[in-house]
Amino acid sequence: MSTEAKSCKIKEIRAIDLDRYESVSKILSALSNKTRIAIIEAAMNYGEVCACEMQHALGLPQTTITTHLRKMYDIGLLKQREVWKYSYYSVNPEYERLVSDLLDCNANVILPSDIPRSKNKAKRR
Amino acid sequence: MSTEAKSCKIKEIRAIDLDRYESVSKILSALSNKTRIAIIEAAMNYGEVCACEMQHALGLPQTTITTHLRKMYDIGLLKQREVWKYSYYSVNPEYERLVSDLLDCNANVILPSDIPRSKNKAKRR
DNA sequence: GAGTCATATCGTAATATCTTAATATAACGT
DNA sequence: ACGTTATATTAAGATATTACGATATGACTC
Repeated sequence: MSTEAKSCKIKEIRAIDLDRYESVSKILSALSNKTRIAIIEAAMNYGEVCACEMQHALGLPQTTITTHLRKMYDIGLLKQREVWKYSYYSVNPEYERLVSDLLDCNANVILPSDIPRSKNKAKRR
Repeated sequence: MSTEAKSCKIKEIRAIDLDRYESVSKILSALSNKTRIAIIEAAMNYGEVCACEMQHALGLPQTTITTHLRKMYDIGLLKQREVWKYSYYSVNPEYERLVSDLLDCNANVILPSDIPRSKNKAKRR
């Protein structure tokens, strides 16, 4: 009937190199875990956190906490300061802004998890 | 020798409820994948993207693209507009700001992947 | 009605991540 | 020297995610 909307703008979008997103995806992976978000928020709020503190605050075994801290340290999200037998971790300055932006939107985020979102074109057989 | 730095501020950090971070972690999970970041960036740049366009731009099979689109749609990150046989996806307005903030930091992010970061206190046996 | 196109769902194999016990280490107090 | 404390590493099972072939649908064209 109409001449418009009969085709998508196929190939108008030029080839995208996925490797461009390697680093962001790594950072976001590190941040896509409840426990790690909790740790990183505490690190932001308190300036730095000690591994043993997070153990108490989160009620998780020591190895679990250390593993998460290590993961964030490995990709450079956290930096480490060792004093006596304690290990203090803080958010690496270069990521402070990103992290704080992310945490800010925590309150705003409302997941439409209850809203049924299945308008299947292809019905199951 | 010194009286300072002999203890961490144990238990000063009060108990943290991990469920608080359920929604953010879901959003971040949806964003922690190269392909999905590529799709969402294209959706931001072009206003909306058609599934078949992303297929061409990314050079990935149709099912792969659809699966990723569906995932982002399911958690509410993308909204869908169906015209004829085409399916256009765009970033849900409520997430536009967050997404654009995240994409902004893509350029800035430099992963210290090459820097050796193993200062193991506990050496392997 | 057969063929095509864009899209969606299912099933599954490969891969990655999470959690945690077992274990190790370094530094301290006794 | 032994016990304790804080932390780190390794290993392994459980669980989740990813990529994608096979397949189905709906709407068009011929």
